[in-house]
Amino acid sequence: MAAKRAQTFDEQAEPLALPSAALDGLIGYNLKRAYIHINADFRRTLEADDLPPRVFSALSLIAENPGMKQTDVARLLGIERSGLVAIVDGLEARGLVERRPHPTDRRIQELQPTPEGQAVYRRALEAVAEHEVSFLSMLSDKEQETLLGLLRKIRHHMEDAG
Amino acid sequence: MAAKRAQTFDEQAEPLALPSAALDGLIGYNLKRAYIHINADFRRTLEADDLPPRVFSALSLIAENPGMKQTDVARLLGIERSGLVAIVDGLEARGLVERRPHPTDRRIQELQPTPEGQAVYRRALEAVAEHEVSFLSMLSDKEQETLLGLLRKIRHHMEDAG
DNA sequence: CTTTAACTGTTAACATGCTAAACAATATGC
DNA sequence: GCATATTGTTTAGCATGTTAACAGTTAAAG
Repeated sequence: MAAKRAQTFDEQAEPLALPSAALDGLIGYNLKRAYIHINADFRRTLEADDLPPRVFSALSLIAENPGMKQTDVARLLGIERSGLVAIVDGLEARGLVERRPHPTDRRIQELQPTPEGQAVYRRALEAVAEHEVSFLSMLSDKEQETLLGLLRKIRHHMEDAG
Repeated sequence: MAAKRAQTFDEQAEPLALPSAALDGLIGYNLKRAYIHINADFRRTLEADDLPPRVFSALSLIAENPGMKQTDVARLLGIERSGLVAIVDGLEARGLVERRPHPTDRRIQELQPTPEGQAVYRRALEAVAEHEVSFLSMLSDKEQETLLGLLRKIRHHMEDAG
C-alpha cells in the first residue's frame, strides 16, 4: 500500500495537438487543456507523498484553518459531506489530522492538523510552488504574473458574487 | 429520457471563497478554480442540447475532420478506444454521426458527421463562443485576448514537445 | 502459401470518485 | 415537550474511466 501504481491520468494526458481550428479560439477550451496538463504535473509532484489533489486541498484547508468542522470543509471543497468522510478517515489514519470533540456542540468534530500534518503540508506546498515555476518556464516572470492576476480576477468574481 | 436530470456538477460548483492565503498565490490552483467555473458554465450552455463536454469534443473532432477512425479520435481526446465506443454509439443513435466502412481496410470504420450533426455542432459552437464572452465579462477585451494568448502558449508548449 | 505479429473496434469486468438517501445522535425554536 | 434542523456516517448507486480479452482483418517474415 506504500506506493499505489501510477495514476493513469498522467500517462494519458499527452494527446497530440488537435487539428481543429475552431476550438483553438475558445478560452474555455484552452483553459481546460492547460488545466489538464498542470494538474497532471501536480499529481506527479505529490505522488511520492501519496497526496492526490483533493486530499492535498483538504489538508490545506485544515492546516490553514484549524478547528473547522467537516461540513464547512466539504462545502469549501465543493463536495458532499459524505464524500469527505473517506478523505478525513485517510488523513486521520496517517496521523496528519485529528478529529476533536467540539467544546459545546457534541455533534461536531473539529478538525485539527497534527504537527506532522502541518509539516507534510508545508513541504508539499513548497514542492508544488517550486515545481510550478519550472513547469511554466515557457512563460516569462512577467507573463506568469499577468496570468495569475487574470485567473484570480475570474475566480474572485465567481466566488464572491456567484 | 429526453432531458436527463440536471448535472449535479453544476449545483456544486459554487463553493465559498477559500480562506486560505497560500493557495491563492499558486497559478495551478487558480487555474483549476477558473476551469471549474467555466466548465460548469459550459455544461449549462450545452445542457439543452444534451451535449456533455466530452461528447461535444468528439463531435467537434468528427465535424471538423471528417473520415477519422475511432482510434485517432480517442487518442486526440486522451481516452481509450474502448471508452470512445459508447460516445460514438450515442452520437450515431442520435443521427449526428455515421460509421462508414473504410474503402480498403475493412477493420476501420470512418466517422462522418451527418448534415444534422454539422448543424448541431455549428449551433453549439456558436452558443459556447457567445456564452464565453458574457461569462468573462469581468475581463476587458484586451485582457481576454491576453489570457487566451497565454493559455495557448502553455498548451502548445505542452502538446508539441511533451 | 503459411505463420506470425499488429491493428481495429468491441465487450466485459472492474476501479474510482462522487452523489443521494437514510440514519442516529444532538441541538434549537416555539 | 415536541417538531425541526444539523452533523457525521453508512449504504447503495451512478458516472466515467481503465484494463484485459476477443474476433476480424491486415501486414510482414519465412
